[in-house]
Amino acid sequence: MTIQSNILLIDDHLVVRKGIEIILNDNFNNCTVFNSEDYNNALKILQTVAVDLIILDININGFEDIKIVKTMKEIQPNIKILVFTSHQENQYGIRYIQQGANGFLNKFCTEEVLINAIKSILEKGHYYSKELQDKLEQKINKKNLVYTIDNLSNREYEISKLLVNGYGNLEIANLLNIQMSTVSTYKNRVFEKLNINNIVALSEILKEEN
Amino acid sequence: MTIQSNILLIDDHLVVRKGIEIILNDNFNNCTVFNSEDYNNALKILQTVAVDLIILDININGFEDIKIVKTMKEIQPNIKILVFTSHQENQYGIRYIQQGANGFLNKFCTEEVLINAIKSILEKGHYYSKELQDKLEQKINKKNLVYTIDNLSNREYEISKLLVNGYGNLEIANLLNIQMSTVSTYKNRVFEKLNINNIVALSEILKEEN
DNA sequence: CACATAAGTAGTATTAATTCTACATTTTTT
DNA sequence: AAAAAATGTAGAATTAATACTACTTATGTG
Repeated sequence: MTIQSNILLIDDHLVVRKGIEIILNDNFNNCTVFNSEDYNNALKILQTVAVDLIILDININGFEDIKIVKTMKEIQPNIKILVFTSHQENQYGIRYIQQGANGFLNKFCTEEVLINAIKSILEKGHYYSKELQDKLEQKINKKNLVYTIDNLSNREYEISKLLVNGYGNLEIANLLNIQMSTVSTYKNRVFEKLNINNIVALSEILKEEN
Repeated sequence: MTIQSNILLIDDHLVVRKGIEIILNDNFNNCTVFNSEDYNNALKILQTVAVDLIILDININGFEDIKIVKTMKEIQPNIKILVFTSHQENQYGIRYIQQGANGFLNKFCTEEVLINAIKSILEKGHYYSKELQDKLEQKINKKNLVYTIDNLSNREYEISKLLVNGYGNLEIANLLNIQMSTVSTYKNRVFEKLNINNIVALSEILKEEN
């Protein structure tokens, strides 16, 4: 980092902010660090200070607001955003990138990876991990694979609802007068469409979309 | 802290370890900080260094081992353990205290609260938040005859959490090195205790108690 | 319209989950 | 301290769920 940079840390855990800060101070000698434990305060800071990079935790006090990326870019269009979270990226990464984030990094990363990501974003404008790049390519080639219940057929949806209500495959088969293996086929298709692999996840998706 | 203390940090996120370390260094001038990103390494450290206090994250790489507290106390019986986690304490706190932990603190805490907790443990031997104290009292009075997770044994609880995380019986059996039929037995007992009959309901109960 | 893809459905073989019984340890209660 | 209840654990037999393949009937698209 040759020029002076302003970096804004947003994380609800003090210890995480402190940890990132010390890593920044150890590795960059031309940066000023701001920090915020929530989005509101972060937005205020953005309105008064020109920030180069935001290191953003996407789960503040148990809530996630995917639109925060857009909101921030509206205030400062040229700002770079590195999503830094303890979620696995394959579950969330793409969505944030699509919203305008410039990189996605897991908190399990090493110090080296963190500073590389930061350098990459400040210099090249983005940081994509190998996995994320693969996903992005897939996405481009395969049009729109957004995982929502909108992609479920009526029958798939019907069966999904029975599943999250605690019915077993056999019970569902009897209720609907179809074979259990048929139920199983639906279950698999639903899981594939939603990119999940268990019923608890399904129940969460169905609840969300209410 | 008037005398020299050795403090061991256990957390899978580098940034958290760094953050705690800087807070310790800023506030105590007589402590040596060790740290580990997993339990195995932590146990090794415990076998070679006399540690006064452990600051323990209880969810390492997605897994939780409630018995780690006991295991550590077996190696160094006089060691103090502060459980420091991003989980809400009412869900987990009591359980860890019962296993021998000396305090429970949420990562959302302020710097002041953190250092108070540490001081309290080092000086008085324990740190209980108001909520935790209330819970402990309730527990003693045994007004606890409803269907709640408090009635689950440690093992039952452990398995419940794996279940709601989408693991199958067989996977759990392998993870814990027990038979699948044993997992099934637990599952049944948990369902009976909670008066439910499926995993989605279980997931709701576990979440509710946040 | 033709061709590709999605939707609805099963059969069979395999694998996973459950049931039911049982037993040794802990823990709690009386 | 003895008795009772709760915990942690399996084996075997049974039942349920899944994988994989496949076929028919929509539905959508160039």
